[in-house]
Amino acid sequence: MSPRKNAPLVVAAPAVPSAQEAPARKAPAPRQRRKEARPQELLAAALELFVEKGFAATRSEEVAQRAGVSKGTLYLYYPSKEELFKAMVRESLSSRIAEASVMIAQFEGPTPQLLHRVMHMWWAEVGLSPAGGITKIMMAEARNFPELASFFHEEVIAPTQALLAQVIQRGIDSGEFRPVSPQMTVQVLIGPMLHLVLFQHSFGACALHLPCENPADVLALEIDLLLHGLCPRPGPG
Amino acid sequence: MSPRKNAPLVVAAPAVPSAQEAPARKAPAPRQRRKEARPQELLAAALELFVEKGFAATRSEEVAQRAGVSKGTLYLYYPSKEELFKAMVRESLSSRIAEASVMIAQFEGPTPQLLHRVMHMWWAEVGLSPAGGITKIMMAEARNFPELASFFHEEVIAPTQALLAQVIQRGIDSGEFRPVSPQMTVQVLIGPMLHLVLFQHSFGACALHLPCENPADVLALEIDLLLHGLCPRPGPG
Amino acid sequence: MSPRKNAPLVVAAPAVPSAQEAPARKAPAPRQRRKEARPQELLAAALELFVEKGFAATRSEEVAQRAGVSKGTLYLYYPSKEELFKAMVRESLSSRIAEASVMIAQFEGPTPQLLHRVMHMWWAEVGLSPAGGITKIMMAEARNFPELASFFHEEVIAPTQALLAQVIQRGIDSGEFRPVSPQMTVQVLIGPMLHLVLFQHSFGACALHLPCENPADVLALEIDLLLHGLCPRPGPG
Amino acid sequence: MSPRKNAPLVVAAPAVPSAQEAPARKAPAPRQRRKEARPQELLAAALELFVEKGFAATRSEEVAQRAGVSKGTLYLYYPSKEELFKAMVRESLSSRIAEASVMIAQFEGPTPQLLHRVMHMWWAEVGLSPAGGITKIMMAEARNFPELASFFHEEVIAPTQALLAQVIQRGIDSGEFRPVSPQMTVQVLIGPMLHLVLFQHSFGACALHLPCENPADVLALEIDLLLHGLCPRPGPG
DNA sequence: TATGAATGAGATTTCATTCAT
DNA sequence: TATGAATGAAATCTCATTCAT
Repeated sequence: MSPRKNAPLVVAAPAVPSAQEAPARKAPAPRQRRKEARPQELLAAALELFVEKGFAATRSEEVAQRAGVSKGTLYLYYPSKEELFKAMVRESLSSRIAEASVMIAQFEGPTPQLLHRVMHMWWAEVGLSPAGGITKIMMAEARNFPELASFFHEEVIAPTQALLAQVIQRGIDSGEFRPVSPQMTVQVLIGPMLHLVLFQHSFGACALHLPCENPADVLALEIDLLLHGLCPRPGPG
Repeated sequence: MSPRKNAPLVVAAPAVPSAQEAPARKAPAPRQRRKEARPQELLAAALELFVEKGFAATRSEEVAQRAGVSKGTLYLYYPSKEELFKAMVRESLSSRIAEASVMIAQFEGPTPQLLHRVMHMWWAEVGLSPAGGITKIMMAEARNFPELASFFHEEVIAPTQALLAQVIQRGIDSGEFRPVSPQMTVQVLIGPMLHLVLFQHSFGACALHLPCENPADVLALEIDLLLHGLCPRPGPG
Repeated sequence: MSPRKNAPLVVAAPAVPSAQEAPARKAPAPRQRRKEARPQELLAAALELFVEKGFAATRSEEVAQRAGVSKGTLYLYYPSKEELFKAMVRESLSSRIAEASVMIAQFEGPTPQLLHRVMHMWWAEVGLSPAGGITKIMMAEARNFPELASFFHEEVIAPTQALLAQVIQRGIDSGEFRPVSPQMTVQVLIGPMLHLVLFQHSFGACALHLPCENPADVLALEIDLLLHGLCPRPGPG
Repeated sequence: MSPRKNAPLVVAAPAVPSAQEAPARKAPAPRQRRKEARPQELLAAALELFVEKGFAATRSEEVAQRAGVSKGTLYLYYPSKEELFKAMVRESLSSRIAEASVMIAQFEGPTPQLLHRVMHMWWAEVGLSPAGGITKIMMAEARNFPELASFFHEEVIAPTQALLAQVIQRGIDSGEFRPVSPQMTVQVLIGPMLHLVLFQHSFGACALHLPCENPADVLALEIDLLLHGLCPRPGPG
C-alpha cells in the first residue's frame, strides 16, 4: 500500500534468532561466517535495546557489545544511530506487513473470521515479540526525532492501517458489517491492541503490582465486543 | 471522515507571556519576586515540555526558562527533575481523577449514559489537554525511571482503572451490560482513547501527512461499537 | 622572634567591638538583646561549621541557619564568607594567645614547670575546644585562599611560636635546658600536640575503628619524652 | 637555624611537559594513543593537584588537562573522582609502606639506629615528595568524604602506625628503650614530622614571610630530643 | 535592620562519533 | 575490516551573593 519498495520485506528475517544462534556457533570458517552475520546480529541487539530503553537512552556502545563487536565496527555498518534504527525497523516490521498483505489477499471466507485471523496474527507476530515495542519508542520520541517519525509512519503505520481498512471495507461491502467508516474503525480496532502492547513494554516490564489481565483474553474480549457490543441483544444472536 | 479538521486538538497551554515576548532582551530580567505564582508557572512549563520532549530529553533549564525564571529558581521549588515531574503529575491528573470519582458516585440514570459521560469527560479534560501526553512519556520512560513508573501507576493508572471498572460493574449488576469481566473490559475501553491521545501527542504533533480522522468522531464510533457491536443486529434494537 | 610586630596580641583585639562589649548587658526588651548578640551567635555558628566541614565546604546559609537568622542577615554583619572567617578566628584564638602571654610573663618558677603549664593550658583551651580545628582548616585551604592564610599566620601562628620560643629560651638561659635552637624546638613541641588535635578533628570525628589513645596520656608522655628522652639514663636521675 | 634554605623542600613532580609547553595551541591536540602510559600520567597529575588544592577543590577537568588529555579520557580510566583519588593513594603511599616493612624486618643492629633510619626514610620518600601532602588533604576532608577517610585509614594510617609501634617494641624488648607505651609513643614520633610536612604543604606553599627552619635540622633535633630529652643528663651518656 | 527569592557561574559525569592503528 | 582510545558538548544540580520588599 505504501509507495515504499520493501525489497528486504520478504526475507522475513527472524527478529532475534541470529542473536541466539551466535553463542553456540559451529561454522567451519568462523571468521568468515561471522562477518556475514554481523548486520543481523547488530540489528537484533539494536531491537532489544531500543525497545528496552528507547532510542535516545540506548548507548551505541551497548548495542555493539551485545552484538559482540566493538563500537567502531557498529559505525562501519551503520553510519549513525538513526540509520541503525531505521535498518532495524525495516528488518523487524516491514516484512510482517507484507506477509499479512498476502494472507488477506488470498483469504476466502467470512469477513469476521478474517478479522479474527488478522488480529491474532498481528498479536502473535508483533504484539508478543520485541518488535511490538518499537511503536512505544516511536510514540515517545517522534517529536524529538522527526525524521525518524516520518520514516516510521511511511514504512509501518500507513501500510498497516491501509491493510486493516481493506478488511473492514470487505465486510461492509458484503453486508457482514454495518456501514461504518473503515478508517475510523481501524483506529478503534488498533487502539486496544496497541495499548496492550505498549503497556506490556512499559509498566508491564517494571516490577509493579499489576492487576495485569491475560492479554490473550483481553484480545478475545475486544474482538467479541467489537463484533457484538456490550449491550445484550434483544433477540437471539 | 473529515480529512483534516483536528487542528486545536491538543490545547497548548499558553506559556508565560513575558517569557515569550522577550526572547532577545538583554537586561537581566528584573528579578521578579512572586513566590505565590511560581509553582504554578513552573508546573505549567514542565507539563508542556515534558509532554513535548519526554522526561529525559527535557532539560531542567529549559523548563525554568519557559517559566521565565533562572535555573536556580527552579531548584528552589523542586529539589530535582523527578520531583518536578511528580508535582506536575499531581497537579495535572490527580485532581481530575478525584472529580470524576465524585461525578460517578452522584450519577443517577442508565449506565450506558454514565459510560458516555465518563469517557467524554476524560476526553475533554485530559485527552484534549496537554495532560494527555503524560501517559505517553510514562509509557516510554517507565523502564528507565522505575521509581517514576511506580509513582505514576499508584497515582494515576490504578485509580483510573478502578473507577472505570466500577462503572462497568454497575452496568452488569443492573442487567444493562452483558456479564463481562470489568477489569478486562476497562482495558478495551481505555485502549482506543489512549491510543488516540498518544498518537496525537507523537506522530500527530509532527508535520506528517496524516490521514488523521477527527478524534471526536472516532470516540463516538468507539462507544457505539462497544455498546452495539460491528455486526448488525438481527432484530430491531 | 618573628619579625612580626604582634601588637594586637596583647590588646586581644575585639573582633566585632560591639559584640564583646555587650555580652553582659541585660536590656529589658528581648528584641533588643537579640540584636546585640547576633555577631556572637554568628561567630559561634561559623566556628562549629567551619571546623566541621572546612571553609569552602561550609555553606553560608547553613551558618545563618544555625545562628537562627536568615542568609541576608549574615551578609549584613559580614560582607563575605572570608570576613566572617577572619572575625571568627579573632574571636576564638587571638584572645587565648594574649592570655597565655600574660601568664608566661608573670610566671616565676622552674622552666620545665612553665613548659608543662603552657602546654596543658593550650591543650585545655584550644586543643579540647572546637577552636583547635581551625588550624586543620587553615592547613587544608591555605593554598586555595592565600589571603586567609596570610591573615592566619600573622594573627595566630607567628605569635604562638614566638611565645613558646620565649619559654625555651628562658630554660636555656637558666641552664635548665640544653642549648638547643629555640625556634626548632618549638616545632618539635608543637608538632605532636597539633597532630593530635588535627587527628581528633579529622579521622577522630569519623566513625572509624581507631585505636585512639587517650590524648591526655599522649600529651603527658610527650612532655616526659621531650624532657627526659627515650633512652634510659645511665646514672640515677 | 638557617633562616631560609628550605627551597626545594617539596619536590614538585614535573608536570607532563607537552601539556605545559602548549597552553595556547589551537590544534585539537593530535589525539595520542598511549594506553600504557595514561594511568601513570593521570595519577601524577592527580597527586599534584589534589595536594595543591585538596580533593573537593580540584576539578577533574584540571587533572585531565595537566595530564595532557581531555576530560572524557580521564573517565575512561577512573570512573569517578573518588576512584582516581584512591588509585593515586595506592600508587603514592601503599608501595612505600611495603618497602619500609621489608627494611624493618631485615634490619640488624641497635634499635635507636633503626628508628633513625625509618624516620629518615619516611622523610625522604614521603615528606619530601608531593605524596606527603596527601595526609593534609585527608585530614581536612575526612569528615566530608567519610568513605575516603575510611579507605585512607585502612590503607595508610593503620599500617604505618603498626610498623612504627613494632620498632618501639623492639627497643623496649631489648632494653634499649624505656618501657613506654608503643602506640602512644608512635603518636609522639609521628606528630612533629607530620606537622612539618603539613606546614610545608600549606602555609609553606604560600608566599608568606615564614621564619621556616630547615626541616632536616628540625627532624634531627626531634630525634635527638626524643632519644635523650631536653634536660641535660646528670652523668655522661 | 531583616528577609528569603532570585541569579548564574561552575562542577561532575555521559556518550555519539572520530580516527590512528 | 576491526578496534577501542580519545574527544568535547551537554545535562543536572549547588551555592555565594544580591536586592526588592
